[in-house]
Amino acid sequence: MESPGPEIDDEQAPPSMARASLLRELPATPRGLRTRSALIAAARSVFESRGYLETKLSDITTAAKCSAGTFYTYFGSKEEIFAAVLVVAQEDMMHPGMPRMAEDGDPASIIEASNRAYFTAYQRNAKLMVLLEQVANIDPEFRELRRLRGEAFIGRNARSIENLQERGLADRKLDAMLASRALSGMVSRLAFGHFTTDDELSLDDLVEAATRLWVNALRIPAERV
Amino acid sequence: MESPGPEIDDEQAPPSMARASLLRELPATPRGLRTRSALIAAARSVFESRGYLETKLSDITTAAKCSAGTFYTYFGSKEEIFAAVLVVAQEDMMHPGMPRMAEDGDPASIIEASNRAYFTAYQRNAKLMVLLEQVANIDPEFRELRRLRGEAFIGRNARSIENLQERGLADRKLDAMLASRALSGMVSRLAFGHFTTDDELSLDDLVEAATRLWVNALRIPAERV
Amino acid sequence: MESPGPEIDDEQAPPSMARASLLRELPATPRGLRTRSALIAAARSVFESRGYLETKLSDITTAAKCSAGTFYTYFGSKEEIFAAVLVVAQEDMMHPGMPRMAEDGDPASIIEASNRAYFTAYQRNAKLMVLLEQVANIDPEFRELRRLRGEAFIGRNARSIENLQERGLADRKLDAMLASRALSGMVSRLAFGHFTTDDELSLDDLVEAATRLWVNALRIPAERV
Amino acid sequence: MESPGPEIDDEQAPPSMARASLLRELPATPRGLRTRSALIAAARSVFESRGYLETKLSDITTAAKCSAGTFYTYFGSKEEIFAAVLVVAQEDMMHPGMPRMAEDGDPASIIEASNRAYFTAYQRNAKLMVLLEQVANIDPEFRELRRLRGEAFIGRNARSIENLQERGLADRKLDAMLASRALSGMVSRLAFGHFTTDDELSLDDLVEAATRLWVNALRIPAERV
DNA sequence: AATGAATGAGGGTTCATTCAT
DNA sequence: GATGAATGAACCCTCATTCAT
Repeated sequence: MESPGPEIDDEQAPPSMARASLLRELPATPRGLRTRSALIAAARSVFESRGYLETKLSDITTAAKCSAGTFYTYFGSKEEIFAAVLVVAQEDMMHPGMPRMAEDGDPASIIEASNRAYFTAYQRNAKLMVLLEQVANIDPEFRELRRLRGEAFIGRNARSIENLQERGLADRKLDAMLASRALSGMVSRLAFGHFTTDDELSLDDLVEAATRLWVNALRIPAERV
Repeated sequence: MESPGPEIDDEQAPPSMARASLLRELPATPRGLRTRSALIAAARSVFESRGYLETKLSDITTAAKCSAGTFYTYFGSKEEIFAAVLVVAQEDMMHPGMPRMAEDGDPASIIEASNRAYFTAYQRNAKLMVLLEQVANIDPEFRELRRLRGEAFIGRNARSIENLQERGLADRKLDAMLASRALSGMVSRLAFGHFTTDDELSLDDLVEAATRLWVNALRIPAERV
Repeated sequence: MESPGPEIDDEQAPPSMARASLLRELPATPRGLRTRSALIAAARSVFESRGYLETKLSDITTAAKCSAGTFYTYFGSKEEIFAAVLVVAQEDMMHPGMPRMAEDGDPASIIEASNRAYFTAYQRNAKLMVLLEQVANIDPEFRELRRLRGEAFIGRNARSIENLQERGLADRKLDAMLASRALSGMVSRLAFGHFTTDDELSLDDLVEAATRLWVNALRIPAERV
Repeated sequence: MESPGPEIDDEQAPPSMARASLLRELPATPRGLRTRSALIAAARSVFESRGYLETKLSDITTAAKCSAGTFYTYFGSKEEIFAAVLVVAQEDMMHPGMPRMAEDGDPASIIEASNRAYFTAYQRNAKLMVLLEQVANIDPEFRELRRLRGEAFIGRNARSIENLQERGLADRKLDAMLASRALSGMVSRLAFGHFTTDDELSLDDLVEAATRLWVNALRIPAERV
């Protein structure tokens, strides 16, 4: 459950996220790379279906069709392979393939596009997000990871809000950072709830509501036609 | 991380929350009652300091100064005693000692008072909330519990929003339920973040920002003097 | 292979030897004490027949007819139970049941009696001594233990040599401590060798030779008749 | 901890010592020879710093900068390479570069020179001796090796003692073999203790003490001037 | 000759749960 | 009611050894 909002994209995030798993260097041979990948794919699949805690290393090696020992050739623990799963997933998470919005466009449209991108990316990785939520509440290292991811989003959204405030397009009584924290959290939470429960709402409805609340909250004036 | 917002108080919640632990009836003797209480108090303390997963039953019995066998006289498992801990804590959680607001007061003031009450109650039970968050992401039974608690808040806030809409005091383009879900989540998230990290903000700042965003988001008109 | 020699008996040794295993307190119930004793007895037996390294914890629990878990109720590791085995054995090791020699007897007779007592005690615990030798060369904690035991013997023998020197009954050109170290080592080594290999010598021959060498080495004058 | 004493040098030892590792013939190519040597050097270094048991084959191959598979081209096991390490080291151990003593010299001088040579050789290989001690207490094959080395020393010293007895220069009441066993053990033990602990004694002191005790023990008469 | 990935038997360890006292 | 010893399934992890490349 990281913090979302307008202007999702982040070239700086990967390093911070990758940290945890870059400890081991990649295997030297193609064969090794294949095995490693198989393990990561198997791990993701097992994690997603069983949950993090319920997953035994033997579940992963069985799914990857390799022995227990092989696991330790590439990873030192369940945490380590989970970090690797996240690293592999993160590119997609952070670069949701959204066409970059014109910066000078109508603020409400930008916000809407950002929210849509966020929800869409979330959807593609919903199970993983739930997992991250689980693990972040268990393991301090991943708690920090979640925090950093959130801060990245919040920071960017805060700058965007500040920008609107400077242009007289947003409520100047709001503290940009705090507002960003609140609204980013709102959207992130909406997404988590939506993909976590059997929600009958459409994505469009969600995006629309989130956007309207966001726009209202900042007191962004309606587009003058 | 349940959903908060205006009008916090709930007479219906206890039954649903209690379910899990009402399986066993209370001990007949005073001595038994004392032991049971000691176990619950010990459990809360240990859970809060070690976390749910790290807590071994032996940690609890040690802290409660009783034997392993005695634990099973009163509880069947870690989940069961955790539920009991929540039951004991919930009265305070749900009745944050807030003087009931005049229903006909200024909407912004009501919202502010509600938010303040929410943050205050959260503060008193912050560690437990973090625990619940942890456990809810692990155990489906507690996930359901969290959901129910959230729904209670969200439902009440939704009714409040609807009421404002009917009176022409809130943006009618918003779906009341969805808006409540979003804004309640926003506040709940803010609280979780605040008490979870080393936040330098004052509670007053938090309450003010949350209130302003909530009021703005609903497009509640400024008080006419 | 500790250092031996005349005047074997030691009221101070147990504390130092016990250290390693007094970490855990003894079980509260008779049943617990019985189980603990059974484990120690089983451990000694298995250690002696399989050797320290080859002994698996499961060998011990099997021999003691208890489960793996029970082992950990009393001991935290193989080292810990080995220390306990030594503690149980040490009383016999240190108090070889030797009738205390008249201090004013003929020096050569005292030395002979001491040596005989040493060899006899060694014989009763030969397998354990071999084990200690094995473990001391593996684990620094037991290396230290062996050293301390040796120092106790050497110290006492050194005092005895000094006493003889002062009475003009031993070569004054010898450094008492160094001589004690050498001669105690000589006897200890002889014992180790004797009980370790298939030695055809009789104990009497050993005692006689050790004594003669010891007496000669110190230049103790022959008894005047 | 082999048995030492006067008259150290031994043309017969190598065959017996080498046995264990002569199983494999040397590699045919120069490259192979180099790799093999690198492995042996690496093994000695790792054994000495980590100890025998703690040394993993991978430690050795890493230190030798070769792969796990390569190890098996030259050695079949840890024991085998340890034997090879000993073979490489033994020449120095057995031929301590001592100028051969005149056989007809003063007995005490010969003994002193021998002891000095022994301690000096021990010093150069102290770590290896400690290792051998460790391994001999673990592995029967190396126990036998240690015994054979010891017997060689003891045998020679026994012959020397016999010779002195025949010439009326040593106590005839002593069994030459037993006395040699005892005194050789004494010196070996002294050396082990000295290089194993932080001993403040000088080598000279050690040599002098050992010699004086040895001479006294045999009742070798003082040099007539 | 060298590589390094893959193997898997085998051991240690934990801890919720039971039950005789 | 209380005790605490006993249980044993379940899982993690290591590392010597093999083998295809």
